[in-house]
Amino acid sequence: MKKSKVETAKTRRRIVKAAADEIRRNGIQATGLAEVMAAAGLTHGGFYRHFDSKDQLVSEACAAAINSVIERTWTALSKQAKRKKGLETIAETYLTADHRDDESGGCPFAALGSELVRSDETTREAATEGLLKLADVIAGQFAGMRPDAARRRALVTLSTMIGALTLARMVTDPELSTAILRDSAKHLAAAA
Amino acid sequence: MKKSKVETAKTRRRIVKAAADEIRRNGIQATGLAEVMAAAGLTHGGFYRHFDSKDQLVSEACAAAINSVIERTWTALSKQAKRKKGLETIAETYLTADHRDDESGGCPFAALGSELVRSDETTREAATEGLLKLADVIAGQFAGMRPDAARRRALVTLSTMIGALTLARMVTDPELSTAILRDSAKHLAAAA
DNA sequence: TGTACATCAGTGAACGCGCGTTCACTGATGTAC
DNA sequence: TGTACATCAGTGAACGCGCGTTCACTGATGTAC
Repeated sequence: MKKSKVETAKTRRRIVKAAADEIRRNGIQATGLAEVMAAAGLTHGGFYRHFDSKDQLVSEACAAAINSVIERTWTALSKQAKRKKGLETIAETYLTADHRDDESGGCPFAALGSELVRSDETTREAATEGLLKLADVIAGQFAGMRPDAARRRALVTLSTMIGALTLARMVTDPELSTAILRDSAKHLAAAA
Repeated sequence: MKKSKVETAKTRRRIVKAAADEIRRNGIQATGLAEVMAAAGLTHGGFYRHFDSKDQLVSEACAAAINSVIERTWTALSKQAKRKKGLETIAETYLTADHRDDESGGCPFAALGSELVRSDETTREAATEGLLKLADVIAGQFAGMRPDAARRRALVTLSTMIGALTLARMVTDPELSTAILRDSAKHLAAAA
């Protein structure tokens, strides 16, 4: 059953992708390795041919999820209407019902926030690095600000977006949920 | 070993308080009932004399934790310097290193955010109710705004505070962590 | 280029372990008379 | 008020179950000659 190196690398990426989806859907602790492997079309026994531990997989999955959020942010910016400001586009893309209801594909900081706080050092480092990369993308939209001021402002903006998306998902009242998204997006757009 | 009604009620409250502390420290899933009962000075076998399930305890512990955050907010407001605005006091009290480093006593929305999203209906309802109560306290500080506008604004403010505290705890770089707290507090105070 | 052998990705069963929950038991409290 | 009995808070052992991890095995691939 040995596979070629290319095939093995593909399988590994498939596992990381499946893990990124499953942990965003169910949370880190509630996601089992057997579940991830099944989602990747494998049985759980082969897991340790690719990773040393669940923690290692989680840190890679987390990094992958952040990268895909960053890519999606770039895509949204590249498609934006001429009149719009970048920050408006970002906030309105992030704070949508679609993003809120995307259980497996959205922002991992919102999906996993309080679990990441208690994750191991490697995962938290991956999260920190990813957060700064995402902050830099947003900082680039604060034209005319000094770079360090723009980054600080971007981190505050990210706090609002991540907090709002988390609360919008937590709340049981659908109207309250959409209100949190809408009002936060408006607030961020107005401040731009 | 039967206890008096008063004693039983005291014990029950002690378990809820212990649970509120433990789940904020370790997260909901990672907190075991045996651990909670031990923290309350009991053995785990007696748990089901007081609660139907872990879920029931979690929802009560969550509600209790939110109430204590609301009380602490009132206390901070009552002690504030005359010159300060209420929102400034709230933001600066919430976004401190002390609150960030308080593993068992702080805001449950920040400590449990992404786990609350996946909690059962009863817990999410308790969280929703608590969020609105907390929002009303903050809304009261937006003097001269129409009540519904103040509440909307309060929810955006809460999003920023909860998001910032979560990120400050997640990040591995201590300077970045304090920067997130400081800049978010400044931003909220300036907007007041 | 062909062949013999080592490698190792993937399978499926098994392992400990900790968890939520249950249960028989104890003995102090509440209640009926 | 006193007494006999039912109640039930709390204990400690046990239960199933699912999890992360390990392992013997298979057989296709890579490599040495």
